[in-house]
Amino acid sequence: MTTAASDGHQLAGLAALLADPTRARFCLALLDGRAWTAGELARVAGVAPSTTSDHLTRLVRGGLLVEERQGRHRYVRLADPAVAQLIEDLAGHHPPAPRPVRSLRAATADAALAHARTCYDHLAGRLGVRLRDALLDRRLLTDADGLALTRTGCDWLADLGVPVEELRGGRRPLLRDCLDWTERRPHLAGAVGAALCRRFAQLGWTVAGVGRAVRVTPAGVTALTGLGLAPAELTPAPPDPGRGGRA
Amino acid sequence: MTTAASDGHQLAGLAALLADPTRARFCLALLDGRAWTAGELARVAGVAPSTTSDHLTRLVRGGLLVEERQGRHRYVRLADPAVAQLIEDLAGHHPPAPRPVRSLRAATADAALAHARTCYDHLAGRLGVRLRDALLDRRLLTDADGLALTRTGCDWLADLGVPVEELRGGRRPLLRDCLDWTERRPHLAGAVGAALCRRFAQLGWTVAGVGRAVRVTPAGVTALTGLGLAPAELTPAPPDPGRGGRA
DNA sequence: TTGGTGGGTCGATCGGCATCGAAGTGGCCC
DNA sequence: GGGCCACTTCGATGCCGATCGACCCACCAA
Repeated sequence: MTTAASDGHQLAGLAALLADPTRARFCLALLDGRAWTAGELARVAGVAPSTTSDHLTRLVRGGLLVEERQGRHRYVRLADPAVAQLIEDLAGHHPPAPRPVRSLRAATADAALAHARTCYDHLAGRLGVRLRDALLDRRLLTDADGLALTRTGCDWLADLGVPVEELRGGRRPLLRDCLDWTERRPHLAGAVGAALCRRFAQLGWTVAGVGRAVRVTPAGVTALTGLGLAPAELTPAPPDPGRGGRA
Repeated sequence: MTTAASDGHQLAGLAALLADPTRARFCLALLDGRAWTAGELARVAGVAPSTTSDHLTRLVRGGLLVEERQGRHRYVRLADPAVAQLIEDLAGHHPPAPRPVRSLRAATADAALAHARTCYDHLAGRLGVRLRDALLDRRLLTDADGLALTRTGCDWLADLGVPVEELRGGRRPLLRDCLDWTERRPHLAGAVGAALCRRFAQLGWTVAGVGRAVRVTPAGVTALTGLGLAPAELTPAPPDPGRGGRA
């Protein structure tokens, strides 16, 4: 009756890998695109090293992670952008529950992340969303018949030093919308999104902050203001002083 | 240390819904886009009605399914196209294991599904993949800077009786690639993919076969051959006579 | 060689959950 | 109204997996 293709074991097996809170935390941490050691992941997830080892073995066997041994360290990272997209999609599917404010420290960190961060290998947060808006406003992008680069958009990328031609033809889509957790609106992913993120860092427009957070440098403010982003969108908002205040 | 956004419970909770083989089978069955009764799902999954009831309640509470009660029947369907895409992506992520041939009956059914079927609300299988290829060959579509309709593509759709303008501006992307399980290459999804599937059926070019299978009518053969598809691609291949034969 | 550190393996424990049958509820039809 | 049917609720059962501590192994630096 049931065909192999509709047998749910494959799907269930893959989903089961992400169905554990600890493994899910690992994957979300790895969404920053870097390789983490087993010990680092154990600490962020708050579990014993032995537990971590078991989870990582599973995730690697399941193809979600790839590992690289260096001396006594075990580095793991997401297997490829497709896996990152899968996790983004799953994580973005449900609205984040209204989060209780815990401390000034945490609130400051949250504000920095909400402002600008990396999402696997591209820019996210308010910065990422506004960047996409600006590119559309300037007609460097169009989403009339699906997201696409315009002629002037290609020229702009070339001027910036992004080799657009090399990005074409890969298995990865050139442009992709990725739903932003904090903004609830799309930011720019895909090969171009990743290339822009790299290039901004190379040009010294952005620098890495704490964790996945990203800060815009003075040079970046100048450049991005020229693109049409408001200066106020380029610095983190002060931390929310608390819930009970005025609505 | 960890922020609310990086707490894995949301992600894990969603994944857990799909991490059970029975629930996964339900979701794969529901990928045909129709509403199924609880009893039908119980039969395809091979579990007791009481078990089914529990699973469905969970899936509805989790937002993956929506239900509609009609008399003594409980109809469920996928909540929206975003859920369908999520399940497609998860299911398509892993290569289907080489499947053992079970019987002539099953092999025939498999061949029919491999030939042409619906995938949620658009065409899949060899037919779906070749259709996308043909549209690209004819320059009705382009994927130079992301998948997009060309001017002639818009005209062709209008001639066909597909109201392209009404499809724009929805929350659903106009065009989207969806990895085909059997062909391992993309077929056409998104609003246009769904509209084409509906329109083909309205025009009498396709009719529903067993389950999710789709058959191309003589009128459909004429029309699609005109688009550049080979006649041999429009009929199911004979069932694979077995494994051990010549490679 | 010796100690320290990062990591893996093993066994035990424990909670959660998928499953079923039996009994109950409510709609539908004759 | 009587009977059937689709579905739900409720325990009981059994299994799988997440976790930890204890121990072991590999690597690195004095």
